[in-house]
Amino acid sequence: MTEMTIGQLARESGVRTDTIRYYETLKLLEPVGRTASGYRLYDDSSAARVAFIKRAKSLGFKLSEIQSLLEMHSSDTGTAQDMLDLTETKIMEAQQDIDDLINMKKILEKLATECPGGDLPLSDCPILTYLHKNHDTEGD
Amino acid sequence: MTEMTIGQLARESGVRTDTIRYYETLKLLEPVGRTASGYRLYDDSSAARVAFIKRAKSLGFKLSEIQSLLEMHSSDTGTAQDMLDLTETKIMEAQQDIDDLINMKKILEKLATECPGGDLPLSDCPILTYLHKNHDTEGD
DNA sequence: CTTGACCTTGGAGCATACTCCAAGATGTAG
DNA sequence: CTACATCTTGGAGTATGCTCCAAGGTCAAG
Repeated sequence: MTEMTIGQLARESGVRTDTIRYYETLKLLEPVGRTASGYRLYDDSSAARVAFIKRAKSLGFKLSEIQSLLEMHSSDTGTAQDMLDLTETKIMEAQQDIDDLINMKKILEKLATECPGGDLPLSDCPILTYLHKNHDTEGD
Repeated sequence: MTEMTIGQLARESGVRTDTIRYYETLKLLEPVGRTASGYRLYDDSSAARVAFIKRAKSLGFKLSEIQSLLEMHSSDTGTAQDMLDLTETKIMEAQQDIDDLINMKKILEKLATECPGGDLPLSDCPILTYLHKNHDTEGD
């Protein structure tokens, strides 16, 4: 059973039919054909393609980037170096995001340890105080 | 000079006038008044409010959450415990995001070390191979 | 032939946080 | 008076990735 309709592909791939059609509008995935009545037809390569997209997404690639990956791959343009460059850019972006989040989390944790909690009024919570502080008013 | 127009507040706060009007639609910030001709008027408390929003945003709070914070603060509903709970939720969310990113980055790094780079064809890059792998086809 | 599951298209809606635009009123400097 | 900057409103557009809907055609079972 190589040929399948969009619903079957969706079930097999763990995505929705809407998502598959959406990917089609982004040129990520084309049906391998159509039935006489116009139903889209897919095959195992389509399922592999959806799996590719899901995996790339889990690595943090955007759909637009995945489109480039797929194009690079199918048209055989680009070298291993190109792929390596893309990957290293992703790594750096991830690191930046991680750093930002860690920073954010540190501040939140510090504030949390300073907050007494309980039934005390909000004014006893340093978090709101922190948010109200004038610490980026220039020339201070 | 306590009173200012939207443009002055924007310059002072480092945001755009559009952003200030947008915050107004979200009930994050109201002008303290209007001129006879309808111009919005703000004062130092407005600037403090924008600063509050910017700081909360930098801690990862969404605008909708900031709206709750501001409401809680102004109506004096809620306790220090409420704020602490919100903060701890944020901390956990941040940690989850960090974990996800670290995971992602690890895989990318592993793939990057295995990619030879250079002028070699894409087929020599394990990254695309990884993306094409069948490792989540069921029953394997 | 009817029912129900599945398919088609095109377009709208959601969540997030803006950003830009048009048309027109207002304010200020010379 | 003439520029020019700034203000007003309402609505559309951007980016991201879907998700849902309506109206209608198709297909298999009984």
